[in-house]
Amino acid sequence: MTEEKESLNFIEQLIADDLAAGFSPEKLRFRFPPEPNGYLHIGHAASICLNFGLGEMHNAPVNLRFDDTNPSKEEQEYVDAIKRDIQWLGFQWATECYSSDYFQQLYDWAVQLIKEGKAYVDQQSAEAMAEQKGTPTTPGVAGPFRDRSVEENLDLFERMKAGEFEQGSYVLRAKIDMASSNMLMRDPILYRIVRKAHHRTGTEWCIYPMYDWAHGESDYVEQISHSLCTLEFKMHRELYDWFLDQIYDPTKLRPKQREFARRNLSYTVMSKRKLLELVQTKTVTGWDDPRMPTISGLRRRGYTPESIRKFSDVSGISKRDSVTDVSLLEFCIREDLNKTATRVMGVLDPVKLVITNYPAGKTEILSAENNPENPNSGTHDLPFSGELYIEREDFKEEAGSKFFRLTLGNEVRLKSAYIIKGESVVKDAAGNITEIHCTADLDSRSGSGTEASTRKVKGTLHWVSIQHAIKAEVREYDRLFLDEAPDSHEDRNFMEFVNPDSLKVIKEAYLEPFLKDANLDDKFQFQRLGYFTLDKESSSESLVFNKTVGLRDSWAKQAPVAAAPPNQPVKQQNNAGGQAQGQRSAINEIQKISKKYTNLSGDKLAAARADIAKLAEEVSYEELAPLFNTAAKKVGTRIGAMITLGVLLAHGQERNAEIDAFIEAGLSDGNEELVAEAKKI
RNA sequence: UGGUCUAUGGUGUAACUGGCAACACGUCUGAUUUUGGUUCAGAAGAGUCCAGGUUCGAGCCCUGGUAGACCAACCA
Repeated sequence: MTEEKESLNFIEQLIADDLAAGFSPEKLRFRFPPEPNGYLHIGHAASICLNFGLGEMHNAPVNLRFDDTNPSKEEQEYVDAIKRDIQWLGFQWATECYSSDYFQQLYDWAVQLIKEGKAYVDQQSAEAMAEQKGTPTTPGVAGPFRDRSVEENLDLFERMKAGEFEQGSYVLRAKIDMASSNMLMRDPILYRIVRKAHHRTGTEWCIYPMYDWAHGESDYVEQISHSLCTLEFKMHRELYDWFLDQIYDPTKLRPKQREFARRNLSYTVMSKRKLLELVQTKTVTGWDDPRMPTISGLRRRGYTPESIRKFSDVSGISKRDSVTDVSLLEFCIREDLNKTATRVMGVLDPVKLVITNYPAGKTEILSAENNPENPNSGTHDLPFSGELYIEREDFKEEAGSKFFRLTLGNEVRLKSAYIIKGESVVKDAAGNITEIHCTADLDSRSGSGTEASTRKVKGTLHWVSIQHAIKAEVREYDRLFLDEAPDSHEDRNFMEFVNPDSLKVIKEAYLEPFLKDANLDDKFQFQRLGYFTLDKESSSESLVFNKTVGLRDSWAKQAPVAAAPPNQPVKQQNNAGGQAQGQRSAINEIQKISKKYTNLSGDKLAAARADIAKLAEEVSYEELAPLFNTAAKKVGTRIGAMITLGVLLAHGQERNAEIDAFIEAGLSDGNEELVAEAKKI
């Protein structure tokens, strides 16, 4: 077999290049560095899988380092949750580290910087310092304390550490370059005073290092070879390197920072701040609410570690901002659960079904397959009787030929049981169906081996026996937000897009008795409905199931009227008419539409032409003229230019040699559309 | 008005030194099916942001644009 070449992502490629250039493989070392100020989410999973995946790939250690340099936001609860989530995902870190372990070393290095005249104590207000910092387009200026003597700086810094000053009164700054084009290099702060107990060091320290000062140096202490972070830290790399330069010992390994794009998921938000807001406003019940994109939320919802790792794997790593559609995540969990979940039956919206020719009071125990995907999974007992519940949605008195379910006069199979035929209905005064009466083909029992048992009928329904069914609460979840990218709107707060119907609780669902003994981590497929798992609030007296995800449903797509979910999210219109992208110039929009012009026909062609003509109103001759030179093979663009030209001429644009030449060329072109447009002029 | 980065089907990623634009999801057919699930077979969908240039040949190299993201917390 030829070896399948797995393409490497750009980080893996970078490491391969380093190795090829002579970097010793045993020096490879990675780290995952969360701040313990919130729960891990699916975006962190990408980083976890990247770092630990690299570790597995190269047999290199991966540290878990808590970036705990800001006691005002961090808590032990989060440390514990983070550890639990990483382990649950199936990864094991080499060493559990804390930035706070390095506070003394960081302090000593800071003193060294002061002695070398590379750091100074500043006592201005934050506003004053911001003022001096300038803006991205204007350079900053030096503050009044920038040239304090080394002795004075040393004294002040020591007193900061000793707790002589109030929070916010003094900071230690690096002396770099107030005119740098990189704002971060304009004398960044190294230390500030925070009067709050730290979850590990208590009140031992009252000065705390800033991220930039702590992070690279911590990587250096741990001898991390490749320090991977998200794109927003790109600008910090220059500072990261500058700090390393100050303390670097050439006999040691020098860490490298590289950046990759954050992973966004559609219909949710992914920043700890926003997730925290959802928790604090009680929009959700907690960090592990099954609607949350947190690892703990997904776990409670029924996602498996395998599915999340698969998702990270299949999503890939790159450097461009993107929003991955949830359908990919859903694919990953369905793929996993299809192979492993035990098949059972449960009725969420029951209607009573009576089998009139089944002996009254009779009960039999049938056998149900645990998982058709796995022949070794065995069977379980399934009680049957003459009075059942079926899904209300599975019956219609009369329906078209595309409806495969129960109707009056039609046959369907009850899964793992008999073939039945609808005979009549009983209704209440309001006309609602209260009972469906039918007859069974008593020879057709599944697995009985009779000829009738293998008869083919069009539909199969799930059901439960009323006298044997157990009751349970079932929670169904819809997406938390109605907008694809709720936090991408400059003028609107993401909370405005919260889906008011994201949770649907069914207080009394009827399940087959087999489910009575379900355990917390068991995964089930309620046949024809979806995948379900026990919620942590469940008890043996009152069972609670969470719906993880529905089955793919091609019927719901065909019959949107009958089966549409309550919240059909409206996908944003893809700037069809060029209106959505207000920023894009008309001529650019015309080019975009024109490009595909030759692929269109009929109505679409006419619509495209109309769009171009409309946009052309806003185009000047100066903008259009360059397009006359468009390569001959790019017919679409030439047609678009021709249409635009027609509009311009109609508005009084005078003809000239350039225009005549373009029309001339158009008339003699091989493309009929182009010729037609040229003729119109 | 600055700096840095990014741009490939609807979505997410590939394409090694310039050589037939590939994979997965999604969508649509058809077959199989005691789950309208699964599985299997197939289809549609890209002129690689735009315009030039170099080259026998450009998604990739060069020039000039455009759009988006990030950067002025005593957050990370």
